Amino acid sequence: MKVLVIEDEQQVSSFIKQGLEEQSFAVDVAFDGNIAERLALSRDYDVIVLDIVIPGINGFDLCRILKREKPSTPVIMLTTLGTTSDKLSGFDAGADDYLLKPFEFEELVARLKVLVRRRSATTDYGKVLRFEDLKLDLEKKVAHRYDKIIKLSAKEFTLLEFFLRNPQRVISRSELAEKIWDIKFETGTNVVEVYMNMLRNKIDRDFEPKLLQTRIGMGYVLSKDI
Amino acid sequence: MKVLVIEDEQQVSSFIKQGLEEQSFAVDVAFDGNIAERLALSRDYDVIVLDIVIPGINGFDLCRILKREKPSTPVIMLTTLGTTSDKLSGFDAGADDYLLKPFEFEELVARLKVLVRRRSATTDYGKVLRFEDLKLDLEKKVAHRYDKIIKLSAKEFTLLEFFLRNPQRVISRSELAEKIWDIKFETGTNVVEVYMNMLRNKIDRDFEPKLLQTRIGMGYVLSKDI
DNA sequence: ATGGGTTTTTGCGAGTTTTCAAAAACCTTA
DNA sequence: TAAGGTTTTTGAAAACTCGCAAAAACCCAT
Repeated sequence: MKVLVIEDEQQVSSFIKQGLEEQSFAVDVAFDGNIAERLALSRDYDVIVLDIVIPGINGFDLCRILKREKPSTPVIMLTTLGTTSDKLSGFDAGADDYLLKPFEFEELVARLKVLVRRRSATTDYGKVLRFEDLKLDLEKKVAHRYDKIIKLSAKEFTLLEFFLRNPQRVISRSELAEKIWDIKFETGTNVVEVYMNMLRNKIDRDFEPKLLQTRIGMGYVLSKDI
Repeated sequence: MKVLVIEDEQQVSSFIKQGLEEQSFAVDVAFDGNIAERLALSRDYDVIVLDIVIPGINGFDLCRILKREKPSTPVIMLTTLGTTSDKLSGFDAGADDYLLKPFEFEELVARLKVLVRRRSATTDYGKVLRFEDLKLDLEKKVAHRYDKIIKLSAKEFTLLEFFLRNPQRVISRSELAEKIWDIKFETGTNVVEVYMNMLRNKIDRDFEPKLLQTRIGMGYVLSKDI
């Protein structure tokens, strides 16, 4: 869960950052409006926490910009001003929620979660297969490992999907040849080996633990170790 | 815009009802939990205002029920209790916002509007589908990108609409052929490619980022990158 | 019927993916 | 540790997929 905190008061921002990280949010902090704008537009945050009073640009204006460029990223406004009219202009600028300083940290977290929950309810994640930290998104047709996006070719995808649907089971070359390549009888081919190699390069090469194991004389398994 | 107000204090409920009606909301009021439940489940409200302390059933429990039955109808909680932990249990029960009594009427209206706006941004309430800076006006039958108006032919329109209703999902040629052209079995045609090409010329050619991606061997996706 | 726009077909070049085949690396057992 | 069998890696050829332009067919309003 990625959060961008836009706040110039060191004390407040580090308080928030630390607290959110303990809740295992990934937090970026921006101290002024221009940096914030660049960050917000170049990356995809799940939610943005925005103080109204920041250097560089007015918080309301920044909010408007963010909402124009990324309407689906929720913004929660933060401020010391507290009259209703201030809240209203925050909402007018497109903010999704509003929090008055000083606030209780738990309330911030609760409101963040509501905003994120709301969004992910609509995005409605398609089917995803998992094994350890490896994920395969069947709709987007991409794999993830440690949040790194891994593109796969069609055959690689089919092969990996098969393994993810048969975790911990040793699968023989001939079964793979049959199920993935539709090779019904023994030809002299080594496609399976070649593709296992390509898959490993994408999925295991740069990561630990290795997930695709060889069982000599038997086949391959999707498994952590031995 | 239909609002259900669940509140047993006559004074408060009629204050809200009158105020909201002046803002041209259509307001129903329920004085106890059971009536509220029946009303809420039998009609479609745009937003529900729910007092925690009501006769008949606990407000938190009612909130949970409402959220289970109609998860997309936003609920805003109202209460005199004001500690953070109360707010948290409200959010846990699935509330989308929280307001402490006594509140300023303008703030209630502002928060209601935000909740409704948020929903209509996600539900295909209005007649506009969006993805990034691409918009498709279902009534005027035109697309926009960076405020440039793009005219589409009927087939192009249908095709783009399908993508906008399935963002981030890789869609195979055969699915497109079936859903858009009603081609049920494999003919040797390449209409899909040709139309993707035409769509791209209108929608992606002169803009960044490109939104229509090819996944060789799999299909096409409406997506920013990768 | 004519003409403008839309939809579909045709066909080929460009770029990727997939396969093949041979060499290198690796295991296992004697 | 040497030999034989397995597995991995590599590079290049073959097969395939996709993009694109242009032409043909179609549709509809005039």
